[in-house]
Amino acid sequence: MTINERTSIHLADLFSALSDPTRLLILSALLEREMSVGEVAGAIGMSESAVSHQLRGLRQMRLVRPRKVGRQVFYCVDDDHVARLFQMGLDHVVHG
Amino acid sequence: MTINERTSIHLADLFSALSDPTRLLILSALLEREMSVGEVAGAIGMSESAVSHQLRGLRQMRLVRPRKVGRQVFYCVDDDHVARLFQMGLDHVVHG
DNA sequence: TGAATACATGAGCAATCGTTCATATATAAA
DNA sequence: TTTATATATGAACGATTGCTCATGTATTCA
Repeated sequence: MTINERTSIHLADLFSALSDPTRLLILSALLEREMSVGEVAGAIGMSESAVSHQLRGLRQMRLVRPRKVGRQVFYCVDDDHVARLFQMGLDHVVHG
Repeated sequence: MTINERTSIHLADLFSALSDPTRLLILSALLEREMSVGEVAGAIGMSESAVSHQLRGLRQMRLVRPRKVGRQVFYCVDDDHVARLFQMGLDHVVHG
């Protein structure tokens, strides 16, 4: 169970991806269905720029995957583990 | 699966607790066994002050629980869900 | 009582974060 | 080609974070 410093950093990176309300709202929306950047922005009530910035980070961590169609970019969740972490955290928050 | 703003904030708070290498090292040590503040500091190679500051946050989130014995304070992990989130994240980091 | 030990805490500071605003790029439509 | 649309990105700013250092508090021991 003991972890070394390097592992602690990687683990912190993983949880950091889930440590912001906006990113969680984005992931929540994308767990429902694939969405364009604009759709996500509309769904969660944030500016397209803010969403795009956050999607960039999620993309770089390979938590979401882009699919370009014309001038739109559709994103979907690209990580089952993260989806399960999300759900597990949510269970903890809504129940005991 | 869609969550509201309030839920996203609570969920972010939960994951934020796990989003720092020092806190993860502390939790990792305390998952092994109950330890005093000084023992934790020695185990992870951080100052007692830094550890005490972080333990305060973990304590306020009820993720660890203190037990005072004389002038020492022993801490242990107080949240099964968090222990499972920790393990699940670790699996993700160590394996695929 | 007085000194030492274990921990907690406040102030301060550098670093990081998340947003907005302005602008760039790419594609589609006219 | 020109204009409009969808997204990306850089700069800048305020807010937050995590540490160190100094100090406070509680407990033990002499």
